[in-house]
Amino acid sequence: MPVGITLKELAEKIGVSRTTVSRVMSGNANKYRISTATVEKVKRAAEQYGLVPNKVAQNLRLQRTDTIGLLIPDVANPFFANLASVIERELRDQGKMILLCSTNESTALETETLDMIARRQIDGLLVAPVGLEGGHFKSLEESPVVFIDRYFSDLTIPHVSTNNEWGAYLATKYLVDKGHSEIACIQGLISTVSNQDRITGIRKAISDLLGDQKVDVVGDGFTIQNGYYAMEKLLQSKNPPTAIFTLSNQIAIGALEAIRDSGKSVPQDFSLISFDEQPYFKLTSPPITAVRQPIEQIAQNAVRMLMDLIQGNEVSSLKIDPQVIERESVADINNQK
Amino acid sequence: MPVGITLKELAEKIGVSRTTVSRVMSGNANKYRISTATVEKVKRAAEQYGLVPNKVAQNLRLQRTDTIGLLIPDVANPFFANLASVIERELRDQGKMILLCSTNESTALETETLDMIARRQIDGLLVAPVGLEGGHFKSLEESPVVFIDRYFSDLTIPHVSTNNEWGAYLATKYLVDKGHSEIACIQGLISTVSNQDRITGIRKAISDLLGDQKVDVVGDGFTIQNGYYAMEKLLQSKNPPTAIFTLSNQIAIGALEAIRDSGKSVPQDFSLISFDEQPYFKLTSPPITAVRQPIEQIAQNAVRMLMDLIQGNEVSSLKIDPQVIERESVADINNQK
DNA sequence: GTGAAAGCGCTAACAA
DNA sequence: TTGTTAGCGCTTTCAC
Repeated sequence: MPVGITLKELAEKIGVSRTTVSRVMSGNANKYRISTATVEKVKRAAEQYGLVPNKVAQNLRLQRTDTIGLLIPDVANPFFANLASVIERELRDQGKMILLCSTNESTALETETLDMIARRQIDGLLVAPVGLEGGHFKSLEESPVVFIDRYFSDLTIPHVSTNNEWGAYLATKYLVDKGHSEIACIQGLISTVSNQDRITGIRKAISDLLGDQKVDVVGDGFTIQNGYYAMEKLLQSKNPPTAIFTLSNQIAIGALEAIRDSGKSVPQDFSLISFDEQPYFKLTSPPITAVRQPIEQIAQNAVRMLMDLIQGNEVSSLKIDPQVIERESVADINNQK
Repeated sequence: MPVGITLKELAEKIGVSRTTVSRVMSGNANKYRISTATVEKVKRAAEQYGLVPNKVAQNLRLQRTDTIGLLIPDVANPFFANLASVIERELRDQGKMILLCSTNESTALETETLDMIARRQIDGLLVAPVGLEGGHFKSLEESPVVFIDRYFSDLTIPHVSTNNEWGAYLATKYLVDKGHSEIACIQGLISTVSNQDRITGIRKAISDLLGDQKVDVVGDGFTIQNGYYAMEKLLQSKNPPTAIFTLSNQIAIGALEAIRDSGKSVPQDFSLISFDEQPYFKLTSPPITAVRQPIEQIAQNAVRMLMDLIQGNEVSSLKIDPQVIERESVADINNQK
């Protein structure tokens, strides 16, 4: 990239010290009572010669990079893409930039990335971690780090996420209220806290509302493929469920596709409810009833908390209640029995 | 973030010079014929004390940051999210990290961001620019910059994008082949090269295939909202079209929603074809016929080209032909006339 | 084989 | 009101 003139060079050109130029450029002219004439001279010259203060040098000197690391499992997943989008906007407002890393749901990659990113002296870290075991974050407990969407309860690092357990409870209750008792769940990545919390919520709801009924939990992955294959298996089972609960928007797509490919339909043959609502759920056939996650709030709070941590303040974790958006993918079978 | 021990400190601890530690840590032990014993000693100490070489200092010294800027209009748009996802993966393979910036389709923000990012001494830039006028990129013509998806033909900066004109031509031809001649187009952001190229393709196809027939082009924005409002207007027009061509996946969602809300349906009342295919197009009601953009190829080529530029090689621009994915949203009205 | 010293471009304590 | 100087942590030339 074009390396402009340096502070020092500019200072020499106009016959002042680099200190002065530095002070003017960093907006501290007033603080040091630089004369208006000098300020003007510097500014004009900076403009004329296209002075672009070197941030790398600043970073080294100030021990601060105004850069935040963002580690997410998969940028292409609409949920994380939306999260990243809001986070980017909020951080920009704070004058911070994002160093983006995708961990591809791999702890190995995550660990490696953590290392690469630490070398870069970022000011803070926002991460949706992989796995159930967060030992590799242990050394970051004293640093400005906020977990988003997922977390590790044995670490003191704060998190902000959807109240996954409650969301899953609500969705399950919704199904039960509509008369369903044979419920299958196509889960996301098993070794993920958000997934586990959702499963817990489902089990709790079933236990509260239907007694010792069992839930069939299948699949392993927040992907379209997993949704498809898991649903295919469900279709072949001897006692097929009347309702399917998919634990992400991607899984829902896959499951719906599998149902359709098998010649069955929703909600006639299967009812479907999904975690993680997306705009196009309105337009599928049928429109899908889903649990909407408070993405905007998660992102805003995460950034706020991170900024607080950077400033040395205490923050506490946050779980935000999601909402069931009712559409047409769940049949009411109360009166058919 | 945790600042580990520095090279210098470690060197003192084990009684060698920082030079030696530096040489070992950067894998140049062989090159400088450091003795095996010393190498071992350094490595062990580095491990023991958790030495994490400070990349900011390296950057300053080496005048290289191993960081690539990625400027896109909207991370939440699935098209750009997918692009970003592949780009991230490819760049990681090259040992580069991404500084992510969203320009929100604003030239002002873009210009500002360009400045912020230049300060940071990035090694190269990948950008999907906004607008029709690229004056603010003029100064980057000699730098490693590659435009993706969009470009400015009066600049020498290379680009890689879908062959938008051809894609639009194909889609229009598809409609005409199915008997449509009253075609309306809901466009994306008007002041965008990709949009313009698509419009050109449509006009060319119409002119080639239907003579001086006119196309109704409405809307302005690659958003769901624009799709909805533009479609609402189309629904109220005196001579409604028989087919709608939406220029992005987001617009398609909005348009489909508007049609549905009006009580009409696709493809009975309107045929629909869209640019920018997405997985869920398979599951909408009806499944949407669309032009699939070669996202993977765009991303891979963009990264390859950028790496070439960084190494000082010449590269040339690339337009990749897209493909029409046929589904069920376009009615064949040839025999109804 | 190893080390001393200079310097990347900036800021800030101290001096004037 | 401005300048001198030291130093952030690293790499590399040159010397031994």
